[in-house]
Amino acid sequence: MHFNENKERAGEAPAPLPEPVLDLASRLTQDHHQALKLWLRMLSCTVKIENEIRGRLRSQFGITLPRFDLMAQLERYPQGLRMGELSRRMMVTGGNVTGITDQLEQEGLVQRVPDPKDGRAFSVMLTPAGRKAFTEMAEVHESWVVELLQDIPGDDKGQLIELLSEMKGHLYARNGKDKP
Amino acid sequence: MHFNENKERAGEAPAPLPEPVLDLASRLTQDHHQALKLWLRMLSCTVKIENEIRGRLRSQFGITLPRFDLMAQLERYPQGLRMGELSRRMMVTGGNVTGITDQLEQEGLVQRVPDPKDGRAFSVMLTPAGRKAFTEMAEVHESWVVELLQDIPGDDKGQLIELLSEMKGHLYARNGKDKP
DNA sequence: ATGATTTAGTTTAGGTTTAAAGTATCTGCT
DNA sequence: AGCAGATACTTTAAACCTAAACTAAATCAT
Repeated sequence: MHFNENKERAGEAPAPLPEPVLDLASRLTQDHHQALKLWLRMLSCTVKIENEIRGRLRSQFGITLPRFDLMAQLERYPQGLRMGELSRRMMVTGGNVTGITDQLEQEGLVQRVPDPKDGRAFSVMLTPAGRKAFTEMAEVHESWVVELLQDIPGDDKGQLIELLSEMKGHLYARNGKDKP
Repeated sequence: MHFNENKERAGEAPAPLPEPVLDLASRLTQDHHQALKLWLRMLSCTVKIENEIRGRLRSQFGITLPRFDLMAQLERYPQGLRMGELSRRMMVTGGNVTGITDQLEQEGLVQRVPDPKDGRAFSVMLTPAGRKAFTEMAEVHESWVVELLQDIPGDDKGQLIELLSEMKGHLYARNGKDKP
């Protein structure tokens, strides 16, 4: 009954009259299957694209996806982001960000700058070398995404954006600990 | 210019006449932004849901998401699945499946049964204990997914399923190494 | 001011994950 | 038969990732 994307409902109990409207139980079951199906379909698309991009980043630029992702977050903020901000935006734990930042810092692509106002915190920012490296990668990366999604008609892309934005809003409204 | 979901185009070069249709360059730029935006939006929804489910599986059942996922694949195939099949379905590397299967086998939830026809291969299947444990978890898991997506109108869910199926088809048609 | 609590970040232990190399078996070809 | 290549799976090294415990600094409430 689970993780099954290709199953149809089997014959139900016979109705006394021809009934175009499903009974409550059937509708619930259908809703459940619909939610699960949606989730699994989205997951498989996401993983597929992620794997493709991971491989290309590795083979073409020798960088990992999480490192690229961290740099991408930083690129928009020349003044830098705090570790906690990075963690929230990347949707990973703080410990994880510490590790990735360590690596990138060792490679000279980012730097930690102590916050003068707060002795515990610092801003992480791209170094000039990091910015240069990222800019070159980002353009190619974007073209990969465009390529991977090019078979989807523009209107459908637009619809998907809209529907996923709606989903995102609901997800964050529901248990809105960490904002988008 | 990258990973920026909230940016609009700035003023362009002045056109000689009022022009409702965008020029080629603008349309390209827009397409690029559209594809990237779609990808990032889908990624953030997926990660959000994944994190939520991972946490609940851990706190309520003391199981990890990949282990649950492997068991979910197996549940549909009482006769078992080969390692390669699992790898393909779960969209992870073979080595990864080896590790997760080792863990689950040690916990007595799955078993490796040698394939009599092929000395290299075996079928992995749920043990009775594994089946029992999974069945209990699966129902609750499904209800979580339903809950997380319950604010999305049924029609929108249907549309999303359709559009994501289309995307999945295109993704697999494009570089169709491993089928869905 | 001083102690309790919160906050920012790190560390640790354990599990996941990949890419690449390795082992054993099978298949096809001659 | 026997060998070349393909296939099924495992191992290895390095990176990622989480949850939980930890350190240090800031804030708050007396």
